[in-house]
Amino acid sequence: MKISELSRRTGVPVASIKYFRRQGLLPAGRATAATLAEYGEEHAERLRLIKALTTLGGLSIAATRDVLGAVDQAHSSEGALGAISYALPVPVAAQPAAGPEEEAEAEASAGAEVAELLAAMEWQAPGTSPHVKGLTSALKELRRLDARYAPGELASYARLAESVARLDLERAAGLDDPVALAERAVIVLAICAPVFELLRRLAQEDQVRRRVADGGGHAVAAAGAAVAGPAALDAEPPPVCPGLNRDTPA
Amino acid sequence: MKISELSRRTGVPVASIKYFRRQGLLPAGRATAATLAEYGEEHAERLRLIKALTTLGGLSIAATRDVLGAVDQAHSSEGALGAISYALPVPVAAQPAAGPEEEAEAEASAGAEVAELLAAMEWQAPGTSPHVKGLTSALKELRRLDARYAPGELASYARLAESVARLDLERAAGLDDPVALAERAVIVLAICAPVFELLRRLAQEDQVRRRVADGGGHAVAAAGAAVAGPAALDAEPPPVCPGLNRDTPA
DNA sequence: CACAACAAGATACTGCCACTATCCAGTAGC
DNA sequence: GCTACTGGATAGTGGCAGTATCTTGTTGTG
Repeated sequence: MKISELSRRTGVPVASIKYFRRQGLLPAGRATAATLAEYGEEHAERLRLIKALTTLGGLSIAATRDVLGAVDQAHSSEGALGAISYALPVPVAAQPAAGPEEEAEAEASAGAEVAELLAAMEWQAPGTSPHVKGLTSALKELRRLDARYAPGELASYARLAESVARLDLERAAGLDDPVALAERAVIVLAICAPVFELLRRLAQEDQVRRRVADGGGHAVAAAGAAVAGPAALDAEPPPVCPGLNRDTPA
Repeated sequence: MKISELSRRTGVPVASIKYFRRQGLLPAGRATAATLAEYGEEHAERLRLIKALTTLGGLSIAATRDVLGAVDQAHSSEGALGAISYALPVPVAAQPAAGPEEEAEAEASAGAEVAELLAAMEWQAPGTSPHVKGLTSALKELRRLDARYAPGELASYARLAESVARLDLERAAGLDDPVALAERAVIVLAICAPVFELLRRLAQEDQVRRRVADGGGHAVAAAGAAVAGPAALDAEPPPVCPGLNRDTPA
């Protein structure tokens, strides 16, 4: 098919398709002449994946390129899941430290906390893993915010995460074609993570609602009350920090 | 303290502090003269929270403003948790539909799937909840990608999400001051979500590693091999889509 | 009291990113 | 031959998150 039809079938503008091609996200069509190329179903498929990664997964073009590159490795090399997992961006960035010496101290103790967790869970992961690094800096930041996990809390979360991961792996099982597996893995990793986050929020919402219904008095119940009553919807409009003007006046 | 000291103590440039103030994220200091204002510890605290939300939580300035606005509601109104939860951005965007009629069909069946899940879990949530809407559009998108959840799979995830939410709520318990509770809630919701995601990835990494160690042959094991061997680190450099030139040549 | 150093606020500018529009040949098909 | 359309290159747009500059006013030290 020609680019205009590819555009029509996927809903992606022609200019964007060209852009993705330039960025290395989409292979070029099979050229039939100097100014004509033929696109196939695999291009439409790829475009859907690109849109899913960027909009649902929230990935940047560069991250999407890395992830798709890892998917393409599955064609040739034997390993892809690991590369994909490593290519997906970790939602934690390092912070500039306030002071150098307390920074080193925080780094060390957060690192120890992570190592302890890995040992307790019997998880094997190299210290070079971006997930280990990300977890370390996240714990460091929580420490700075004075909201660190209580002893054992992190392990409780880790046990649940392990169950989730088991489900994830089961979803990927049964696929023998490495390419299909790689694409499935991308979807599971990049898109189902937001889904789980939504489930978590829904569950929170439900539980807050229940505590409110049980009767007030408790701080959590009181603080969550807005979600239960009709105020929940009214609460949206005026979220502006009081007493402050803004660049963009409504 | 003056703005320069606030900057020094938090590591945030003066210009950025002014910018946050303009954007309504940070209250103005107490003015002592026409060109002089006094900042307090609460400003430093707020700046830390802002940086945590934007960098770790990945929130935009606008989203941060909404969330902080919800936090500030906790001072006056009784309800905050719900407003905060609703103010946090949902990591799912609606997609432009390919065709109008199949779009409506997908919307309806995804909506039914969500309703069914809510009923099965006995979760109470209004159809207007952004989480319900987000979940619906995420399922719709998965359907488009031909990667929908198998029957019961989503419920399995939901049960785990419920356990996670229970832990979340426990973490918030014990705080009676509504302001402290609101700030804790923001941290739990916005920052601990990435932490859980990291734990999940770590658990996946570990399990893939184990399956590889068990012996190859299985597709998941083979596809994950890269993560176990020394190739895991070598696999990072060449993630470029093959045969493609890019705007930004290395 | 003069004067350097700094503060506050307003405004303008910068760099990055994800597109989007324009332009230029070169077919395709009537 | 003529028009509609194509692929490719290049330049432009709009939003976002800061950053820099400018003006005016204040402090506090010699």
